[in-house]
Amino acid sequence: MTVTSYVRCSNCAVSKFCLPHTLSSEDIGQLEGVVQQKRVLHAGETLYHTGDHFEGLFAISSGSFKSVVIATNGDSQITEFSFPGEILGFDAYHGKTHNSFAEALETSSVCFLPQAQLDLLSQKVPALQQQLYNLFSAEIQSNNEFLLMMGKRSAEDRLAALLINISSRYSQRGYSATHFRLSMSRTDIANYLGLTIETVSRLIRRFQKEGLIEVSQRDITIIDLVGLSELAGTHCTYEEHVPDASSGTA
Amino acid sequence: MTVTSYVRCSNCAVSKFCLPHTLSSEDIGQLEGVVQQKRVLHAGETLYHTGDHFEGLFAISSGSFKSVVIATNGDSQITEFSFPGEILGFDAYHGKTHNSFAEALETSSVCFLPQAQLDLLSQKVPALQQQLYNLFSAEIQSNNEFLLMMGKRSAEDRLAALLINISSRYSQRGYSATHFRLSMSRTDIANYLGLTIETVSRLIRRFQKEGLIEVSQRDITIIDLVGLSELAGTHCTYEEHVPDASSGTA
DNA sequence: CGAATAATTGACGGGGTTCAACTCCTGTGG
DNA sequence: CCACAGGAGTTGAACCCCGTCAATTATTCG
Repeated sequence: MTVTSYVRCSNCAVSKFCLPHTLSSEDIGQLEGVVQQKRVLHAGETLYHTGDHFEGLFAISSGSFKSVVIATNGDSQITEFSFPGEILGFDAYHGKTHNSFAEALETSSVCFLPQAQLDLLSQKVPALQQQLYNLFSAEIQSNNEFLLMMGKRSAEDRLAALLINISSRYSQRGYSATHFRLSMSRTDIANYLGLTIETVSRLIRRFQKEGLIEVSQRDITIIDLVGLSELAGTHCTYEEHVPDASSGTA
Repeated sequence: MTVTSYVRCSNCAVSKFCLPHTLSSEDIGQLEGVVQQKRVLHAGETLYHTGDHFEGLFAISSGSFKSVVIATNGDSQITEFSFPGEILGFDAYHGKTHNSFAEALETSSVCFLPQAQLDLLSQKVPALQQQLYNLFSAEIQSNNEFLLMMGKRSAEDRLAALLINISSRYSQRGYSATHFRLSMSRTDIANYLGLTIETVSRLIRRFQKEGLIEVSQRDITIIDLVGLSELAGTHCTYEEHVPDASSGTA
């Protein structure tokens, strides 16, 4: 676990998805005084465990994570996959104890935002308080949309929606929307979507047969972005232009 | 729609579930200056619609609500049922537009908390800022637990968990934990749990046959609280003592 | 290379949906 | 008071998506 003491939000590639997004450069300067360290985790290492005392939030600067809640009977549910610029730990602000754990899916690095100092600073800087409210709120909103998926959509729809969601998040961060490497296992995908590995495996196969995607292990190439989006039923937000619908399937 | 201009949080029966909970009486005094009006809605009336501009939060002072998100293909998902003391509108803080709608399930009243004034006050009063963070966070946490249910538990478990959840919330508010009247229809319950009406109806019947509950229309009497809790798999939080397990089913 | 884990594929069964008919409430108007 | 309409809820029968169980293949790692 490597520690670097200096953090410069102003230089960070993903600051526009992160806390600094709506802040002035002056405010960012103050925030940089609060962000204490950058930590590197390797695949499988956990950022915090269930039951850990809540000390502050983590901002992902590279890599990806899964957040997992565990039921009293032992079974677990991945509640979200997180990418650079996104914040981990919001669910623990209340209660002061983490009720989920966060695990790195690949080599990843995070910035640590101590709660006490963050609270103090957000008391002084309205824009920061606002941005914290915004991020909290966005988390609730995306959670609601996910609930809709889990409650109403078929296995096929859910997998399509996940692929489109990941694609769009990579795209927003400047990577290809149509070719990427999944950082999570089939098991993780199945757990997240409330399905079994077998079902996920069969669906991936079917998507290939139908010419929607090309798959080699965890490498995904989306062939028919429009077709997949229609299955997903979500209007994804891509940075660049949305491909025209002329080649869309029925 | 009736409007009363004076709101006294200090006298409110549900303040301990609401924003004032952790505030000093002095801070509550300031909060009362922000809470502008009390509105009464009848069953079926909506507090806000999808797409409405976000103006502020609503605190439920009596009655109950459902929050509903709508997919682009038209189908909808109830994301939560809300009771007195709970806050509505958190999901819209980000984006400034409601992406869900809230509908009264029975005659209900709400207090309105204008965002602009709430932001200003929370900037001055640390305890209020903290409490807002807490409520945001609690919302995310309960959302995560609900996701676990939707992803991993059977129809039977989900219905049991809902009944236990409602029972415990009534109990916390000083009502009977074992006898209450559901304010939501079977259709609402089914939608919330990601099931069909028929399944819910059959399960209710089965619970009756098994001696877990007694049902007459929307009147519920829980006969075997322990047995139902075991099905639900959740450790519910009751105000008073938890009934001893000696009469529990296997 | 061999063990262990991850992923695929097939056969089968069941929990829950779908479709359909029926009953029960509730309100309304003659 | 009753008739009637209409929504809400119940019940039954058939189907099917997806989970379960099991065997096989691929991949990673010591």
